[in-house]
Amino acid sequence: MMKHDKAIETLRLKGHRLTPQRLIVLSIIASGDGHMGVDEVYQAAKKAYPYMDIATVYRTLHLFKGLGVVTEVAIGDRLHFELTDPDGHHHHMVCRVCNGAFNLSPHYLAEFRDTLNKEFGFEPDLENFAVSGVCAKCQEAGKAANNEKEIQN
Amino acid sequence: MMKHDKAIETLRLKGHRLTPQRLIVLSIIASGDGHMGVDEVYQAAKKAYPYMDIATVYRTLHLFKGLGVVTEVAIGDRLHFELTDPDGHHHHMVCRVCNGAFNLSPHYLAEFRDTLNKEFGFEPDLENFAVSGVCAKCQEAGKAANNEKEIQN
DNA sequence: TTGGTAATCGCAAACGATTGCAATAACTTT
DNA sequence: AAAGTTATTGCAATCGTTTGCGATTACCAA
Repeated sequence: MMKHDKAIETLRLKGHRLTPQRLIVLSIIASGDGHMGVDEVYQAAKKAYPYMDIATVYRTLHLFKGLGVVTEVAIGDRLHFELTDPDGHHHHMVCRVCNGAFNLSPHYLAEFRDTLNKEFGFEPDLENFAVSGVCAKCQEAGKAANNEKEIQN
Repeated sequence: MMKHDKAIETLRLKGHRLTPQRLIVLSIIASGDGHMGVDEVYQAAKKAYPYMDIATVYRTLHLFKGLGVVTEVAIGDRLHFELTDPDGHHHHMVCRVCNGAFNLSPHYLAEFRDTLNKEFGFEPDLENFAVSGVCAKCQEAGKAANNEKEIQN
């Protein structure tokens, strides 16, 4: 059984049509490993189906997102998508310097969610959660660059 | 002393020019209370200075952001800006239903930052931090709407 | 005060993303 | 199997935001 069969079933159950465009986008996301940029999906889809339009890719990805089939991750102001992790959600830390994305276990966010719930009655969207920041490696590189600067001055 | 005098001083010290456009944008942000949408700033600025261009508004706001003078908040996929809170940063909870933005004290994020630092060496950008979610009021309204639906069915 | 020069501007084009609309095609019903 | 219905598509226009570029202007030095 292909890993996206249940996604197709979800589409049918909710009364959405099984168009070739949707099946292609789904198979591309499913075959790619990890999150993919929209244009990455679009280029691959156009190879399989030359009439494919970028608007259709966006609409399809948003539909899938609404159905919980894919998860949206914002990486460096661009949207990326991946198959929703069936073994529980994971989140992302995205490095603002190198745009690298690292998984973050939901465990680290559970406490935060509880606090917001209790204190403010606010229910945060932590399914599609990405924290921007600077990863360990780029922090090192940054320090090195600063040292060079100081030497030059 | 106007509350943005120190911002002007910051500009001069860092070697940036004091153009009328920058002073206007600054005074608009300073006189508005709370975060403002970019177009809101642009419209107000154009009244005071008809040649004002939207690109200049964006460039100015980004410059101010880099200097720590203003803080950027993403509200419902649009950028908003506010004077940086001198009494310590605050963060935002943004309701995905009503687009309302609520302040969030840094206290609630400190623990989260510490954990990410210790576990992964990742330094998150929590200055410009906004959590998307659903506020208490909209959760209530949502429940009411669902009940109506059930009655109709 | 005047000129030199580099930062900044306004304009226009481009970016990634979204939307309106008429044409198409997936599904339902017969 | 054929026709009807309605979701979905491709296209083009538009959105909010960013960027390249030649013209302008704030600032510094003479």
